[in-house]
Amino acid sequence: MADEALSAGVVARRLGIAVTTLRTWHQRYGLGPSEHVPGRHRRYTPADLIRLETMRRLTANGVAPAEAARWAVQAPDAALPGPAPRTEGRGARDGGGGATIPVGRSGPAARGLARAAMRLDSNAINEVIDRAIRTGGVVVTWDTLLRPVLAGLGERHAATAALIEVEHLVSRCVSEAFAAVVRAHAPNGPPRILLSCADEEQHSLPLEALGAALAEAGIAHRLLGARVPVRALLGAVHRTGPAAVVLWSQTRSTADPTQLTALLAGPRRPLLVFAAGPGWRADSLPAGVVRPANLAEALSLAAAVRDSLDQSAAG
Amino acid sequence: MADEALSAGVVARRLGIAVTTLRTWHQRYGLGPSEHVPGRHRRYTPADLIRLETMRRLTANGVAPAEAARWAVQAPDAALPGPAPRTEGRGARDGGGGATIPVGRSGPAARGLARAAMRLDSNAINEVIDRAIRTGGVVVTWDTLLRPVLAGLGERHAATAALIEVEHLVSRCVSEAFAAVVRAHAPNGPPRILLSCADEEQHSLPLEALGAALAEAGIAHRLLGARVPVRALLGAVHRTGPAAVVLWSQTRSTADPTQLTALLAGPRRPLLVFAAGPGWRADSLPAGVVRPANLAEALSLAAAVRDSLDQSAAG
DNA sequence: AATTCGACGCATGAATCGACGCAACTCGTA
DNA sequence: TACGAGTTGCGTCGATTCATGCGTCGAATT
Repeated sequence: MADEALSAGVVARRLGIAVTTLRTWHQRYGLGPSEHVPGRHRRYTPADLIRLETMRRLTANGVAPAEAARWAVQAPDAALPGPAPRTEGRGARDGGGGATIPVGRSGPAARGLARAAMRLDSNAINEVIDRAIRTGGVVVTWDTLLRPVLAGLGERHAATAALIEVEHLVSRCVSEAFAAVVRAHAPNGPPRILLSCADEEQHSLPLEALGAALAEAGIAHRLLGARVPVRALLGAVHRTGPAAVVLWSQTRSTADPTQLTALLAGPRRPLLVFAAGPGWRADSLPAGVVRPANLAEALSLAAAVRDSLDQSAAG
Repeated sequence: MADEALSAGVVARRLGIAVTTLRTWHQRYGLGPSEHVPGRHRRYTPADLIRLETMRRLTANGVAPAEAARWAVQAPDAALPGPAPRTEGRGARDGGGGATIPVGRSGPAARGLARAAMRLDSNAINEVIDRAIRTGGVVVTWDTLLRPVLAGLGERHAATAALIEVEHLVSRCVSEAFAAVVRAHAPNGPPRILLSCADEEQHSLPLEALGAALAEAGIAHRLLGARVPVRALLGAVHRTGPAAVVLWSQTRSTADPTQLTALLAGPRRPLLVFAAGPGWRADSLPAGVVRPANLAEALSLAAAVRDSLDQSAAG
């Protein structure tokens, strides 16, 4: 019983791919059981499994399947290539197939992330995200990796009414990755920036990205969750007295300018109010509200707030 | 002491299978009398009988014989999908009830956590939670610290329609803490346990607690998020073929037994299906569903699943 | 004398095989 | 911007291979 003879189905399930894909990999790339008589069932040895795991890991990191297979065949235990798989000018075609997530030309990492997500492989997802954040930082990772994948996922999900579980899993992984960033970077000083979703707004990931970026920049913040009613927001502002408030609205339906007005009119009025997110309409914003265009801009604006506070606090 | 040595024929008749099948099970799966000299007659002890009964029950429920045998050999007395799930001692717990559970006498840590939550001080919240998990483990922390606080918070929030932001913040912190636990403990082996919320169910924190506890015990798992439609759940099961599925339902309205039935009837039927959470009603569960009473029980059951199936080579 | 043993073989249903094709994605080119 | 070419994962179909429960047979056990 020590000689495990794993069947195709078992292996496929373990890798999170379809049985047919296993067969395809075998006949297209030669990536199959070391001993296999045509017509007979395939029996995967542990060594074969390792090879397949390598294949999985490489594709999860954005390597084109054909290349990954070539690699896996001759160097089963190979680690990942260089620090950042910068693919530029390479002619290696890499398309997607089957039920995938469209990521466009967002780089190999996005493709790998999409692939790992389709397999519900949270470990691979975490690995990709962590690596990206470690090498490129939060802002770049958000703009070039996470947002494209999440957008593609949402689009596909809206169209197909499927992949909901994939979307949730990825969201959770992203959220966790950002949380890890916040935890890793020690928060110095009291949080003077409050991040909050608009009322009824349930997408909090962009705010979490901003939070992680702030933490990365050494700026402490406070992040309320999704669906924050106006009353709760005002209460939080009143009790914590933040210098700046960022209010996120993903869709137009949650972008009620009244919330912003209430913020500006309430007691302990924050120095600065940001209306972030694509939901807000520029022409309907009350005066005194800043509308950052993207994550980087929001980050720099927030940093400016922090700096100005430091100066004023010097007295 | 009444160590009845049952003969093969008697055992076969009692189990309702052929004598030859008994012999086959012995030589094919090693599922036979603990002591047996080749050529001599087999004598089955009560312990052996229990093992065989397990085997029969599992196969009767559609589990593949080879896997069932593996389970029966090393986890003979584990709780199993029985025809009449009469395991129920009345609601000794249930977090979604109506009992008044303010933080009350849940220990000083709970009080401190509640205070930090009121201040929206995520750093302090994290600190308290992390310390608790580090000293007492996930299960204890959940039962004695987090659940009381969350329950009290939810109750007050339901009554006052306020403190929503506090609840969200605490939830996020708890979620992050669990995620950190999962990340810290390296996942060994492929995840064979799938955790998922029932359709429409939006409380995923208890499942995350289970996931963290599993990770703490070195058991890999896969956690889908909240609000998983039945179709998505079935798709995930089909694609990943988990050994066990835990379906969480917090309130009665989300506890549709149809979901469980679909799980058991679908292709790639999981070996074990758990109906977890206070939403489920014991008398409405389909046969073959296990209903763990609390986090600790769910953990031990899941651990049993892992043990019975884990003999794979480490990657 | 009644069972049981070990070995062999058979019938059947599940799993897999090989081949084919589809759909979706990316990229180069017009 | 649109369109064709190349990739790739996976669903489907008829045939085949495997796994599994059990019957049969001569010899041994109880």
